Amino acid sequence: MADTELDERKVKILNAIIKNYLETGEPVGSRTISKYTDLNLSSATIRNEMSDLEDLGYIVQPHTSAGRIPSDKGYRFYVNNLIASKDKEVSDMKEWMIEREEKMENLLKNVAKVLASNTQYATLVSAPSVVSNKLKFIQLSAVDENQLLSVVVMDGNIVKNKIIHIEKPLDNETLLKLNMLLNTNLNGLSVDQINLALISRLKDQAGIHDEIISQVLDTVADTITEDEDLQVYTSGATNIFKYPELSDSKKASELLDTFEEKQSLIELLTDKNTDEETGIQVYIGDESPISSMKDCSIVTATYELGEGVKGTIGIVGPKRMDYENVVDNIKSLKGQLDKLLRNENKNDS
Amino acid sequence: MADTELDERKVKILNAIIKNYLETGEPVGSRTISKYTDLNLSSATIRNEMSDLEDLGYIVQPHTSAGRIPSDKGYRFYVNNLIASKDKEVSDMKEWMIEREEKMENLLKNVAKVLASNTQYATLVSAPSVVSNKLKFIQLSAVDENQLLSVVVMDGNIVKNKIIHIEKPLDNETLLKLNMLLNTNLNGLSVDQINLALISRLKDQAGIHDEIISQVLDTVADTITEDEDLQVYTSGATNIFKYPELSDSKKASELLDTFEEKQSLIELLTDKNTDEETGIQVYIGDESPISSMKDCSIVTATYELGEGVKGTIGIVGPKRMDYENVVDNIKSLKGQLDKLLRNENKNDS
DNA sequence: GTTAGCACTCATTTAATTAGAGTGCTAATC
DNA sequence: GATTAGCACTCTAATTAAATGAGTGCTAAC
Repeated sequence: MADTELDERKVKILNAIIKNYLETGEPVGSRTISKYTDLNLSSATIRNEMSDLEDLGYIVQPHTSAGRIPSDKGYRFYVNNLIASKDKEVSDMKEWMIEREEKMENLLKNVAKVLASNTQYATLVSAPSVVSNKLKFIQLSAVDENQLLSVVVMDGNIVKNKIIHIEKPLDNETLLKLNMLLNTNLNGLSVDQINLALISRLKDQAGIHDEIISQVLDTVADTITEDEDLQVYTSGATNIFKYPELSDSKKASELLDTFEEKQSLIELLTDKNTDEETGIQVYIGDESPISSMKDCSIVTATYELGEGVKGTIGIVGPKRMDYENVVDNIKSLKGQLDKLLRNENKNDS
Repeated sequence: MADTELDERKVKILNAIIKNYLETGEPVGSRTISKYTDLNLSSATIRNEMSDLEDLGYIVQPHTSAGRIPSDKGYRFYVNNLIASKDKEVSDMKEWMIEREEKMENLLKNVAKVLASNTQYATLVSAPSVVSNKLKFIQLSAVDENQLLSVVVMDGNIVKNKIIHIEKPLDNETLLKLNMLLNTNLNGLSVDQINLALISRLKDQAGIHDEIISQVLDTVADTITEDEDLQVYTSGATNIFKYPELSDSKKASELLDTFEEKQSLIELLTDKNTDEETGIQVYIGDESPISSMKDCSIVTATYELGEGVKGTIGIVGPKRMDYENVVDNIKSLKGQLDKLLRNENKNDS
């Protein structure tokens, strides 16, 4: 519908205004556009068109007799065009300095860091959520008389430990039996396949050691909750000071709090109306699900580790961010990450 | 020496100036002091004394004909007095809402949070360093054909995992033998007791599987480096915006960067000229080992988990922080933490 | 040694002025 | 009918000037 609303000339002018504003951060006036574009129109004509664009809600005046700046609707129009056009041409992927790291944690921290330093915005990366992940291996071992160590390995080599306190020492044989029981019954199952029926069957078979089974399953449960809730890595939060419109102390403080309290960033990552085709989602201003980011734009992309296990990378910056560069960067990073993680996974299993 | 430098009246005036400045954050003038103290001196007399104090370097004027503010030397004098006097009276411990948490990580995060919200400054808490910790238990298990999982448990129930890739599957017997070898030789040793001689003896005995031994020892090494280098939890970094003298965007940005890059905070925690008696260390302004904190004061305390395993809690705020309250808070928190962790440790072993 | 008194300094606040960018509208032009 | 030149008008931001006031340093008197 936006197509019928704007004729070609208006589109050109609108794009010119936005591009110019992205560069300068200053309201842009009619005279600037008159020179900036190849339309060869006088400033007066541009003024008329701008007046129309304002009526249509694509641009606004910060105050009477200032230039115009894009409204959220204007940005939205620009971004939609941008993503559409980028779909056609195969954007030449930037090569990233991502090296396979020992631990995924370090890898992801590094991704956040590199992205932040490349874009000069704040970034966040969420660890792949393991909701539909499968159990690969369980091991119970006696650390000492009163303590068992339960180790759970999930697909993708996510390892979780838990120390279990016990009243009486377990003899080796029982331990072996419990290990057997756990592994034969649980290995290969995804977390949501472990239902009450299965649990009670296990406990039955464990006899007096049913309490231990409970605790092991707690460890498994931990793997979900903890990973899903908390694993968000951020970097470059202080980049927001580079953009005056975000760096007044009240706004900045709220924003930085959000980054510190990573918990709340989850909102961004669970939102599932991501563009199916590109896997990229752009929130502009009020579109953001997080209120402290009402003056920001956010670009996120979902990467896949396979089997429905997904994580997200995102950047947060001012509304006048360099969408083109950011989308490019994030798209290519997503690609690299997809590839890297799948390989890693393949090597591992 | 400071004792002979200042007579009693000067001390009273200096303390009055500092106290007043801590409260208001404004330069304090002679007239204020004349009323504020019970010395019954006219402002003119105070002026003379202040002039002396300035000559001696305890206070400075931000500009001609403004009131005085404490210099670093002035703060230092004040703080020294404060800590000395506090040593005598048993400060009544505040009760904290610290609950035993499943994981030490969560506990420490929580400590940082509570302290930040109590003091309204930025806080950091380092996990206990395990340098002199002992190995308690090692377990190698086969996850699948090409992967071993090595689990290392240290004293204090710090658990580390590592996935080890192997070329050929190991049979059960070999695995058992390796486990035996590792546990009999290493259990009970502290990390610095594992020297080259021991390592090569182990490798000898492992025969063709010496590579696996190496990797297990890597895991052990990880436990040190990673824990020592990285485990710092912070909270309330944005509190610095509450203090105008820190919140101009350049300073704030540097400071927040330091908090984000937790790595660099280590400096604060390894510095070992902590007051032996109280375990509390105060850095004022330039005394700070971290350059981005030249305009801050820092109060740290070391807590002990026993056996020389130490961690640190600290707060970072403006130079005109409420030292009294902070020292009190941190002292009591340190106490609680000491107690809590020792109990926990006792329960566990 | 203490104090009253006064001249002087300098940051902060307020007000007034100016300069400049940009618009909207009208009338002329293509 | 679309485009443009021209001009009056508006509003911000920058500049300047003046007023305010807190606080000092010094001197002379107590």
